[in-house]
Amino acid sequence: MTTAIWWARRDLRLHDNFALGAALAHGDTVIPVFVLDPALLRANAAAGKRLAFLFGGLRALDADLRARGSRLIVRTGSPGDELAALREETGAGAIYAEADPWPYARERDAAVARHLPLAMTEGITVRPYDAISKAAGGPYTVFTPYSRAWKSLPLPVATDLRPPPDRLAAPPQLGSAPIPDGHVAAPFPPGEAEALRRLAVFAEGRNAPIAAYGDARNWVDLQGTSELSPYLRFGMVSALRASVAALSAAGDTHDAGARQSAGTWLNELIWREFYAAILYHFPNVRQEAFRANLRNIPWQNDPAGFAAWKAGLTGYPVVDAAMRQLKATGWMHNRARMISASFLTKDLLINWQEGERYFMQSLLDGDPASNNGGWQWTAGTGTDAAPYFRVFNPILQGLKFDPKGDYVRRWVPELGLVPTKYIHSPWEMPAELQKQLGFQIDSDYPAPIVDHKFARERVLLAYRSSSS
DNA sequence: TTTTGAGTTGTTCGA
DNA sequence: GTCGAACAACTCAAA
Repeated sequence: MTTAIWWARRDLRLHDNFALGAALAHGDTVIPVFVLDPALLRANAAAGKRLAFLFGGLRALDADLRARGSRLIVRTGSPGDELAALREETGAGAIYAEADPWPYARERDAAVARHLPLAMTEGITVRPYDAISKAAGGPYTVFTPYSRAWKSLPLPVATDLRPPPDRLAAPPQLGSAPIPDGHVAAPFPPGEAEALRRLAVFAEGRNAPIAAYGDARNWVDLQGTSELSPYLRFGMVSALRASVAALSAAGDTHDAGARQSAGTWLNELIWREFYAAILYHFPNVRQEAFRANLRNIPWQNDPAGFAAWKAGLTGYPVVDAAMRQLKATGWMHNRARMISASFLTKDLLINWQEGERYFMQSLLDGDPASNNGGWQWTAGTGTDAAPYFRVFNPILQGLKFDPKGDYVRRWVPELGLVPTKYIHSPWEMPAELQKQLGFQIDSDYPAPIVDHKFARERVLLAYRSSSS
């Protein structure tokens, strides 16, 4: 009788799990394990919401396994030591895990593999990180040709494992640490069942939201996006299943708009894979701008501005709504991410790396590859970056994508009584009107901490003079 | 090797 | 109010 270990990390699901599948193919019995790595817990101590989401996901996975007569073995310690001990205890002949592009994970896995029979599989992304190369060789650094190559390959076969109970082992003598507690943000209940439910609601059926995604995704006051990012982050739904859902939504309709919408959502999934591949091939993006000629931008040292940005007190309502949504829920609408990131880098001229770090602390879906890619894109320092003169105007963005001010009023309640005409520029309210409403700019809500017109000139000059 | 076309998400200005 | 051009030049990918 052979035994294999399934080492779960950020693939907390039973469907389409390539590591679990490989373990089942190797062993008569498979032992599911998650290792709580104190080094990682320490490094993420400030990211309490995401840790709580992870712990909730572990509890959900454990419950799903128990429903199949098994359970999740949880160990606390360095992964190398804990897996070695578990191998001793079980006589397992192999360990399987899904490969992660993050440099920390790659080093950790390489170290484990030096002493233990660890085999890596794909699965976190649909395409393995080095699977897509230019015709002349080497990784793509521009999204569009990458996405064309991505789409030209056949999809791997989905492997809904739902392993039969007798194949998953749970020897009662195996010790397991308790899963830590944590307060999970209400809008995002963790777990595979919830992830699959959300995917079905978003992408399945005639009038599913995916059919309107192309436009609806831009409005911050609507629920036009899938809100699946935390689930994709921890693999509670597989990227493969999401991609299949997008492709079948596109194929199931003759409505050109609906088809295009589904294609747009698929592109978002491919962006995730693109940035995973970028981090894999260019790990230096963690420390510096991808573009060498934009590594000398004269960023401002502005602790007060940074604090105001984090607190949602910049005086620009849509930026403040975004930052407060993040703080309250651990999630932020995609367009709001662009608006708030543009404000930090372009209006406050604060280094994108500071924003990247704060987002990593705050986001349930915080992922080293996507977060870095998004910030470098906004800052204009990344692969395939926005041209540097593309500076978001926080007033215009508010008017366009939150025209009635619903998003602002929801997250910035002190602006609740401000008329829609002034909701994105409350400092322009006549004194008379302010008095009438019992609202005073600067005391009830800050005046803009920086003038956008001035800031725009400043950042254009800074980029122009520092690029070479 | 050289050439060619293209590149997520915007804003402002002037006609 | 609407519309198109300018914003800047560079790099990438493929023929």
